[in-house]
Amino acid sequence: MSPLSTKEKIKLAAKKLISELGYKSASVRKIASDVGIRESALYNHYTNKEEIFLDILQDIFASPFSTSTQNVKEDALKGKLFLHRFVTQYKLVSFDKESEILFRILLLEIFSNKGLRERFFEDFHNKNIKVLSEAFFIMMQNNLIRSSDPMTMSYEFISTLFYIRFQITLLRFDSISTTNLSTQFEKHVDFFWEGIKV
Amino acid sequence: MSPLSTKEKIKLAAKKLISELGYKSASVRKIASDVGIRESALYNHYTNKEEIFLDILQDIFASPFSTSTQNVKEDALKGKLFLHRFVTQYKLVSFDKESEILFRILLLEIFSNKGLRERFFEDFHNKNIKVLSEAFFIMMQNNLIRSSDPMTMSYEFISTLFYIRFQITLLRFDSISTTNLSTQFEKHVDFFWEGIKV
DNA sequence: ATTTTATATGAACATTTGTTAATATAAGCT
DNA sequence: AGCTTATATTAACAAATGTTCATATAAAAT
Repeated sequence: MSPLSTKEKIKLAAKKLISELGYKSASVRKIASDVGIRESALYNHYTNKEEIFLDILQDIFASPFSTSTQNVKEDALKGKLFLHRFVTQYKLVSFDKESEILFRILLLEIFSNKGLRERFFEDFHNKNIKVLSEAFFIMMQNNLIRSSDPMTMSYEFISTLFYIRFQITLLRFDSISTTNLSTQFEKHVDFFWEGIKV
Repeated sequence: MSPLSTKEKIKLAAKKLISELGYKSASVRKIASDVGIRESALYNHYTNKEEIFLDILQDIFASPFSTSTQNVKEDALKGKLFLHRFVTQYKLVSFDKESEILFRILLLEIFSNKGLRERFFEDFHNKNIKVLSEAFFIMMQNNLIRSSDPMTMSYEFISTLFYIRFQITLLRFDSISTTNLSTQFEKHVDFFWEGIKV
């Protein structure tokens, strides 16, 4: 691992501070101090505070899901296994330290930033709904699951994932154990599958 | 309706501003200005800014669910109707203007306030899980639904409600129509019931 | 009517904030 | 070597913040 450039250090420190205090309270001085430089030196790397935030925003939506959305058509035929894989991917992201910080920033700033709201619906919701709907549709065609509206089914499926992730994010912020919630992911797949399998 | 006292006006203005800007950005001056007084006058009613916030916090957890948690033992026997009633109550709160504002404050400040986090788990999660678990348990005993872990079932049930409410809160912040999400509540009951009914 | 009490104002305060300017220092290039 | 460029520091700024104090004003109590 190559040593971080000052700009990268700034971004890293800003991420951490914003995820703990929010954008407004994560002052330029605190960020610079964490990096080990003065506030003024920071302006050699970013033109202003907002630009640091915009840089961080890009990371939030740098999808770690890209690989899992490939062969839906084939994988969907595997029924429950498909759901299991999808959830495993979701779980992995939920427990990833970096993703956790970015998710917290998303939650913290979602009401202060319209673009954030729009991208939440697009990247966190619609994208998942699309993949899942396609999979559920195929499962229905192949009589693996009961017939129902694929969109509704997808909505039901991801809502629980979001809720678990939300709770994980809260608990980890207080360093509270999340082992219960970890198993909740598997319970979700089991319970859900029992309810839709034919 | 009796005219509001200055203290009540301050609380009201603070609620609105905090729910839109967050605690940090909702300055004492903005609050006072909205009320129509100077900042200094505000301190005749509250000793400091935090006290206003603490006053508002109490409203967040002034449960509007208290009535619905009464005759669970009887109502649970009605099966799907029980769930429908539960969701109707939840839906009512989700679309209530005052509750919407308070819920937004909860989401905005949940990472800045440990007490808020704890009470979220207690009032928004555990309390619901408890009522639902009891109901599902009774439904299982009476063979209305398939046998499963009542806690898991409850978790699955409320997670979707939370997700819908979260999305409603986001959309209404931008004055975007929520009719789709309104029907999502009913779809949830229908879909869920199909998956658990025996 | 006079005194007391509650609530308003205006001005000021000490901090904290984002940002900039002048200047020093160290690294890279010719 | 000297010159250029990148990046650091110190100092200062204007604006915004929470809060306080002396004082005015209007309502309530005697």
